[in-house]
Amino acid sequence: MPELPEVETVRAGLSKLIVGKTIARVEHDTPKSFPNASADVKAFLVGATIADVGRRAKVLIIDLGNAYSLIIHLKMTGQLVFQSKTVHFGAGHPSDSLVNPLPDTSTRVIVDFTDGSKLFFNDQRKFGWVRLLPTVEIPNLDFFKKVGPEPLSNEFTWHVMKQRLRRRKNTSIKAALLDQSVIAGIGNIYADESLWGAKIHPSTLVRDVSDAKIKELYKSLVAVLRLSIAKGGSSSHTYVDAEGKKGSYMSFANVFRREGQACPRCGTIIIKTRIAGRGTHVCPHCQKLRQA
DNA sequence: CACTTGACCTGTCCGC
DNA sequence: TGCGGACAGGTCAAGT
Repeated sequence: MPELPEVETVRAGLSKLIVGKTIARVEHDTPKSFPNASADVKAFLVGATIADVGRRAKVLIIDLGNAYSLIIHLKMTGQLVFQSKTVHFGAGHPSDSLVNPLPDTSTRVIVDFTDGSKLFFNDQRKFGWVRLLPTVEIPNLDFFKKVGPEPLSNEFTWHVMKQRLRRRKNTSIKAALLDQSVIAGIGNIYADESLWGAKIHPSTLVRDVSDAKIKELYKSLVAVLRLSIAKGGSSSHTYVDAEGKKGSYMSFANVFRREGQACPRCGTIIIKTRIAGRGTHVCPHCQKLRQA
């Protein structure tokens, strides 16, 4: 699913598309996708005007301007797609391929706005969710209490990254990067990409990664996240932005899903293995297990 | 406590 | 073409 760059791309898109719109109606299918969507809760939604669309880690926060917020986690296959009232093209229209008809079988929640536009929360695997909460309670959620710093914030220096990573000792650097309580927003793609950039093998124990290597990893991570946001994130078949469009970062990826291809740096064939319970992509020449 | 593994779901792809 | 199993960009609970 979407990691920080993808969620940030969705946030930026939604911010332009739905801020100022007023909710007319909310529907949902499975309770799992909207666990606290009682009639009472929905009453806080109808009539609310979207004030802001924010993000923390991989979580979207839609501020309803009435002291309540919708918080949304896309998990692996979630999408938030906005459609204006006038989207319907005839058969064979050149834009047809960009606009999938919604709702479809993966649609879990539909928000209707008073101007006829709609926001669809789609999620094939039903891991994702939408919840309504008083805005002041958001920081009290367990996840937000534990989550680490935003890697693109000014406060996130390489010293901060070093301190956070050093909290974990006997685990692999990849597992530490994926741990949201260490640093927020990193997932499988950007863990692999940033480790390749810093020439660190993902299995290396954190205690065996030198400070100098952590500094390289910091630079690599920040660069990769910024590049991906600039490209609209990466896309699998399930990821799209708020307008239903795919991102282009994957064509800039160096190792992720490039097993069997040549490493862009040294030409060695990239391999795929399993580390920290996740599919992991490595250049066996650039990323040696025992390094200073 | 630190760390790893399995479960949550559905769809797709790959080998027999 | 059908079927079984592994796997998919995340996170928790339960296990060692």
